Amino acid sequence: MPEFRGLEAFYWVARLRSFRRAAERLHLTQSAVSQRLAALEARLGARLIERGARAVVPTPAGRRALERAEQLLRLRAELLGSVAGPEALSGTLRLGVSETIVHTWLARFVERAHARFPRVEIDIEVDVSPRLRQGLAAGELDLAFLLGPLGEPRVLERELCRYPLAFVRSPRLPLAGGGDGVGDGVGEDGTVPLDALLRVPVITYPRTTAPYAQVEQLLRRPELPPPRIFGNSSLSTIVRMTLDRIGVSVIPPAVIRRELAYDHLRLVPTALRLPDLVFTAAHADAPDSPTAAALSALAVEVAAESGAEGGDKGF
Amino acid sequence: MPEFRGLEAFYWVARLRSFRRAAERLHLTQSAVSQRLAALEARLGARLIERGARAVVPTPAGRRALERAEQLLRLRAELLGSVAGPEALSGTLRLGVSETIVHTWLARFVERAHARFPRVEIDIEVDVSPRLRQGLAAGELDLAFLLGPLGEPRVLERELCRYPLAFVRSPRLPLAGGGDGVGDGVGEDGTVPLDALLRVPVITYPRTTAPYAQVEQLLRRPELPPPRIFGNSSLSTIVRMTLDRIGVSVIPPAVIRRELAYDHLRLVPTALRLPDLVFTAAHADAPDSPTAAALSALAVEVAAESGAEGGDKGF
DNA sequence: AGAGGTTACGGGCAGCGTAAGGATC
DNA sequence: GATCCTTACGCTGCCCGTAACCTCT
Repeated sequence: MPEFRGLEAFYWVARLRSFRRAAERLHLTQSAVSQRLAALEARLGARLIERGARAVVPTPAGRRALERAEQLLRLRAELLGSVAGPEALSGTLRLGVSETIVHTWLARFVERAHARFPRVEIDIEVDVSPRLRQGLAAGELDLAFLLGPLGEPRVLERELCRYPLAFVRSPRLPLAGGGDGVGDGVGEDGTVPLDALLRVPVITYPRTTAPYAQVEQLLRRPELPPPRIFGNSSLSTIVRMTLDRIGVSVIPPAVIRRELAYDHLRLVPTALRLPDLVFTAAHADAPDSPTAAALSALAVEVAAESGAEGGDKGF
Repeated sequence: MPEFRGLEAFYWVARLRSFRRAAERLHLTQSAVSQRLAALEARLGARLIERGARAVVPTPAGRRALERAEQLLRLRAELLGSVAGPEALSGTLRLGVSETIVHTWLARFVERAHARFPRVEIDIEVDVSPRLRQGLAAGELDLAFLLGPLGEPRVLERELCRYPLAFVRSPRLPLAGGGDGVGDGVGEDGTVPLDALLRVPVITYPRTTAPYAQVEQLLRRPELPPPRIFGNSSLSTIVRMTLDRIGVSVIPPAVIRRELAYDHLRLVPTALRLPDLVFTAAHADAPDSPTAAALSALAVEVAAESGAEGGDKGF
């Protein structure tokens, strides 16, 4: 009688259409996956996966089996969820995190996760959201906290937190406005006008991301000189550059609470508005892996708590 | 993550309310079942079975888990059935057989079973139907061919064959009738009357079985002397005793085709009618064990083939 | 040549059976 | 004392990883 091992291998090979990726997903070597599947096929006396050049695809029998296999894995996860304590979740979870989250509540999340699920190891990979999205799709990540929403099929998403974006500058960076000599570029209404912001570089998230596009759209006006936007994939570097007065940055105030408190950085008052950054926890809607679902739920909790203190500061 | 091993152990312990019986069902030692369940509980971090004195019963968590476990086992069996070849069925099946079947088509069945399911071993236990029924209920037998129908819940039954019962005698056993000296006790209408049959012992199935009761009910008349009925649990012995002219026997002609052909035994023409013996294949409606279901279906085939030659001989 | 799957081989450990150890009637 | 489950222990065999091999582009 077949055991779950073989079914898991079969399911992921069939779904990812690759032994190699299935092996990564299962934290195994390619060889082990091959052996598991071979053993399953031997037991069933039927070939389930057609291995051709450029084609790893289920046979007709494999397609029939795939439905059942998915149900089986899902049912096992349900059983685990319905009767098991948090101790039951074990293994390694590959978590992809947007750097913004690193600077806000990731540490608290890791701490809480370890406390509640002591048998789960977390491998953290920090990257920009588009790459996290790819990793998720390729099955190289089990869970990701990234800029959402993705709106993809086969992916379960939960909203984590919303961060307003703000213009930030060093107190020692002068913003020469069109008006008098207040020295801060502040106009009559107490806000910094657009043309003052266009005189300095704007530092923000890298070119591949949504915020970059939004910033560009906001600042580029036909009648005004084009903005100079520095995209940077490292949030720490953006902060460093802002402290060094390279320019004004567009980031969520939540990530620089300390610098704001010590007045190393200040929010630039402006009428310009950018959409909030919405972060979501996303994981593949996999029939197994209750771990990803559980940690996703935990992340929602942690983000809500942290959001209360860090979310709507400023303005 | 739990494997099927543990779920199987849990399911059968919960259902049979006994580690010992679950072990028998799974062809394991009691110790192994205990270990499997302990491992499962450890993985889940929850106790599933309450081991009390005189009470092996699922905990609340166990009850929740039991539904899923049953679904899982059933689904696995379905998967096996939907994609696997006959080679896939393997293991040992404990088959209980009524002796009547032994004398008709059991040999053919075993042969066919071995040919179609080469990896299935069959342990045959011959006994009377009531005891087979017990064995089935206790989980000591996986499949039984017995006098049906049982009409029990949790048991799947298929009709196999119907055998008419007949009175049988040795040609050398005189049946003195009430009439003249034909010497065979045959009356004017060519049948042997009841009172002639009551002068000799009647040999048939043992006291605990349905046919015995039916024979007794048929022969016992207030106005006539009570019948002498010899119940015997060995069909071979019944035949032997009939050949030895101990009396007339009531058995299906199908089991003595050879003796009838050689005129070692003859059917007694009589107006008395007994209900047919209906044999069924019965197996527990277990969520696992597709083997029992497959062999049950095979038995229906074999019985149908054999029934054509042996079923409606006589009269 | 290199990417991807299979096969060969050795080692670690899961899980089995035997047997001894409670617990409860 | 008998029955039933648990625990201890040694051993077998499964299954994984390493590495060599095969095949196709």
